[in-house]
Amino acid sequence: MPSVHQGNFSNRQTQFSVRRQKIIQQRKSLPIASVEKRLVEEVRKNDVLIIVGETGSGKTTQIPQFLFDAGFCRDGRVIGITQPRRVAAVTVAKRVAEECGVELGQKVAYSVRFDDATSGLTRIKYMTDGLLLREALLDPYLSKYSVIIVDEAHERTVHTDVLMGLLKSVQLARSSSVSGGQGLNLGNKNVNVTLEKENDQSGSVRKKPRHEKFAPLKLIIMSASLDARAFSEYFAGAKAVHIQGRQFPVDIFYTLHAETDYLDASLITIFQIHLDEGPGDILVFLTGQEEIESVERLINEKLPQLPQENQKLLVLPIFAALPSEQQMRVFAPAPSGFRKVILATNIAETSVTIPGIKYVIDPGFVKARSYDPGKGMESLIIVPTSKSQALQRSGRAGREGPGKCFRLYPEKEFEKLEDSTMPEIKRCNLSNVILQLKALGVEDILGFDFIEKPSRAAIIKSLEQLFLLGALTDECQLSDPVGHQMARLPLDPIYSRALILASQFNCLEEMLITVALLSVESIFYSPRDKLEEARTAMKCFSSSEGDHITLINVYRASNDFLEKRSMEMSTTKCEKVYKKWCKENFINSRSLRHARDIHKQIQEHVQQMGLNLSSCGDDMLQFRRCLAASFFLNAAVKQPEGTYRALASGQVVQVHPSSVLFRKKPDCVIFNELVQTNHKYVRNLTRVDYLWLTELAPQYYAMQS
DNA sequence: GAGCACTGC
Repeated sequence: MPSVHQGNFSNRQTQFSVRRQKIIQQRKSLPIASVEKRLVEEVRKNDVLIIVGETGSGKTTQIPQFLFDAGFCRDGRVIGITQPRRVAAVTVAKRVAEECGVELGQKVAYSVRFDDATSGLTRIKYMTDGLLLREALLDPYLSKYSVIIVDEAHERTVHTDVLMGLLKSVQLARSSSVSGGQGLNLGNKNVNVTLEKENDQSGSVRKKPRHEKFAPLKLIIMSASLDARAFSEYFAGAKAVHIQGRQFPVDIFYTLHAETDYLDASLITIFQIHLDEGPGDILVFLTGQEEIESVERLINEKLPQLPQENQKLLVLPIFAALPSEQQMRVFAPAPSGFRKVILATNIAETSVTIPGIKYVIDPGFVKARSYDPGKGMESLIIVPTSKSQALQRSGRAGREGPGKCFRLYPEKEFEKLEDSTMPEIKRCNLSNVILQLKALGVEDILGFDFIEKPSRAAIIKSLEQLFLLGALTDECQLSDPVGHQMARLPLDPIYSRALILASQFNCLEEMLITVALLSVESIFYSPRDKLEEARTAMKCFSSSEGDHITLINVYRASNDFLEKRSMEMSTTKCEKVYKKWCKENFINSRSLRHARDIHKQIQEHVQQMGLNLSSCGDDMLQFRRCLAASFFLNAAVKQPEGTYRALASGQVVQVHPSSVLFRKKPDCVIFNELVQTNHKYVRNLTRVDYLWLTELAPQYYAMQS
């Protein structure tokens, strides 16, 4: 027996060292390896450094290791690297831990929502940018970090933008704490007092001696876009360095004339590539599920008309709402002799990297979300991509070898495109951002130093909404305790408010389930070809009162199912039958699991806050009254012709076809979402009594009448 | 009669 162990052990040892050798080789061959010394020198010299690193430069994995080796983690300090996406934070941390030859969670670790792998030993910490923003609420000086690296800054997500504003002032505060000791200067005014106020709020965790000296904070902004000007200007002319990438050349082709029907043009291009070009898979960028499903159908209709030997084409869709088992199919290699055609939304632009792509077809459009603060309405409309987006898409053809990209528009049209996509902060509801900034001590939101300032109207609208929700006082201060409680919850402010109200209405249990489910993508999945079956499955959960109670019914049914099964079988088996249950009921198990995670996290928060976790039992009237009290800003009344009028903005809207109230059409409803696609739709509704609104939100409805 | 993509101590 011992000899067997011995054999296995040495074998594993050999494999291990072979792998280490390979990793060391790979690290050395990265373009960035040759500039290690210079980079470290630049970080020492500059408090803010912009690093423009092309795809494949290795900046994300290597720079933190360079800085660690150069002593930036002395005295237990931490290098923080933020990513816009969870998967990136997790996978990069795993890779770097392996490169360092350490166990993940020790020197190298990641922290993302619901999953913190860090320990006291962690020195290189990968995390999502949203998580670092949350950390700042507890530790406004981010005192444990010596360096913070904001990666993928060119994506300009709301979190990245807010984080850069915050880091700018934290850096200033920390460097002046060394020289003279000022407070954290956020916004226009010096809000020295804020920290003390905050400390009073949150108890001992945040207590920090006022006169504590901080080491200066180094900031590194990493971007893949070639234009670093905006970042450099924002950080007072900060130095920008450029690191070469390792990307294979991609030939770009344009059409001679503008296409009238880009779906048809995509179809023709797919077949042209398939018949005329060498081996390699095709990636087509479409705008949504509907387009993807229709192109999929068209390809499969045309395929039998081709000669037998040309029929080996495998069509694979991928979009976010697709159940993950089906998403996984795009990663599997095609059967021998087959070519894969992947029909994807934007998900394939940055979020997932599909191996084997040699050809990209880019019709040049994207479905983009924008927000109209005046109407309180989101729109989801198809718009042309930006130049940088087109570049990103074509780059997907050059990951493993030289590739080709077919842009389905003339070259002169490319020149007319916007350089980059409008930053998200200029096209989203700002209520959450503003609540967070307020909690961080920013008094003057209009004067806050955003890298790109949202419109004044958008800021004022959100301040107004926060005031109506009771989060802000007449003086525009965070209210106590409601405003502080709301800022602590990682939810939309309107949902946080609903939870606080629900504890007074004795239906917090129901509201907790509701807001968890409202916070995730729809849990209902209905593929076009099984629409009827999906509707039948949903019927057994649906409530005639509306979507909120329907959602609660699904959640409770899945809970009952899980509880019963978990007693009978192992965790893995249970997982399997749970997925089967979801599939049979046309429920997206990924969304439901996500809602379950949120439910658990928020439950812990509200318990810590001492809210009353009670249930209204079967008294759904009480729950609906609470919905009315919570979502009074989103009420609509039926008009004679069967459409609805949203009371806050006066807009004429329709009930979304996914709602259980689609046919019912009660006189008065509250809703959670107002979206314009082909029509203006309200989603997630519940029937309420109009009189409840005037009774429960007189401050608002008295003004209206 | 219909759902781009991310994310949160």
